[in-house]
Amino acid sequence: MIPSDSALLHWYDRHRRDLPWRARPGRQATPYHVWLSEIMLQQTTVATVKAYYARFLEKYPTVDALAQAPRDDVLALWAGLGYYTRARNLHACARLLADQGAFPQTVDGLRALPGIGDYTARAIAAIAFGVPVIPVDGNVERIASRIFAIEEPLPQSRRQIAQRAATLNDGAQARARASDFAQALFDLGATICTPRNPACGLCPWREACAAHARGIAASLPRRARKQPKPERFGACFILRDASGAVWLRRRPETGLLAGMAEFPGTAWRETPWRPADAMRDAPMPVRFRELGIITHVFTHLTLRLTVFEGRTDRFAPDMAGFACPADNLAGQSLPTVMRKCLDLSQDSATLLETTR
DNA sequence: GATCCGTGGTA
DNA sequence: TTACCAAGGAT
Repeated sequence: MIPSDSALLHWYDRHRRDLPWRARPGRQATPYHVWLSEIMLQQTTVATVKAYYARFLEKYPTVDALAQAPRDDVLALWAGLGYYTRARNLHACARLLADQGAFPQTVDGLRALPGIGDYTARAIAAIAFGVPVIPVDGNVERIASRIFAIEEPLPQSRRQIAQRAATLNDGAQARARASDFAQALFDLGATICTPRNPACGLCPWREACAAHARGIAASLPRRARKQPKPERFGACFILRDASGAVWLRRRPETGLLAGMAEFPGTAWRETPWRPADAMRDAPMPVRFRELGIITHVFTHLTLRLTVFEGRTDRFAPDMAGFACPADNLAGQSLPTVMRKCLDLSQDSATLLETTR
């Protein structure tokens, strides 16, 4: 049995999620809203994105407003959301779009823009412009792997899944309502065809689902075993002057946490640091107090940072980095791992809560 | 194709 | 607690 496009659309008309970046039923979404939300939603949950989306839209209501903003302001507003290359590409893309005057309306045109890959190009084309394509994200991969009972594990099965998924919108209804159809797939994946405990009893495609027929829906898609994350150790120093200002430095423009702010500290290595050794990398030779150890899990490594705190009357003139006034920490592009360090220091934690 | 790139929620 | 995973992209 072939999954019915009209059955899915009928379900969508009754159960669609109301999301800030979506148009009202029957209306066309604003391309800027679609683009901004799609970039934020890359590997990021709807619940997390909502607050950031609202802040961005308030500060940058249009593509032009975003294009004219300083890059560091955009990075600071993005801080905490992760995958910071997205913010840099978002800004670069806004400047291109401001020059071009409008969004490309084809998959290929969108695909050529920074930060927009195969998935996002299709998502914007379908949602904002009604192009009859299927954006294949994690939801669609899951749905397709179940509908067609594809048992080969990801990521090897990715190509096969994409090919089968592309047949889902063969119907006339799906092509006429390409925007709704794409979002219907997202909503189906988010609320019915979920990774764990799928609600097959409520699914509009239940009768067409090969995995459900075999009783293996919940076990799909299968995934190859993941490698264990390596562990890294480091130390960092929260140094304040008499005014309460904190010393920060900028990370390199490439690699992990590219271009973000951080507390000065040691390199991250495979073995723990003895405090006496770590202290040689302190920004100034003042007395530091150990606050504790924070653990932060990145995509591909687990980092354990020993956090030290110290005071000085005034910062030395030859230190690399910059002083951040005590009341401006929230305005910095501090990634979450550094905010965790800050949270060990009571004064700063209170300060952050009032501004963020 | 494999690896690198964040973070928060959940079972 | 560990492990998974969420509207992926760039190299």
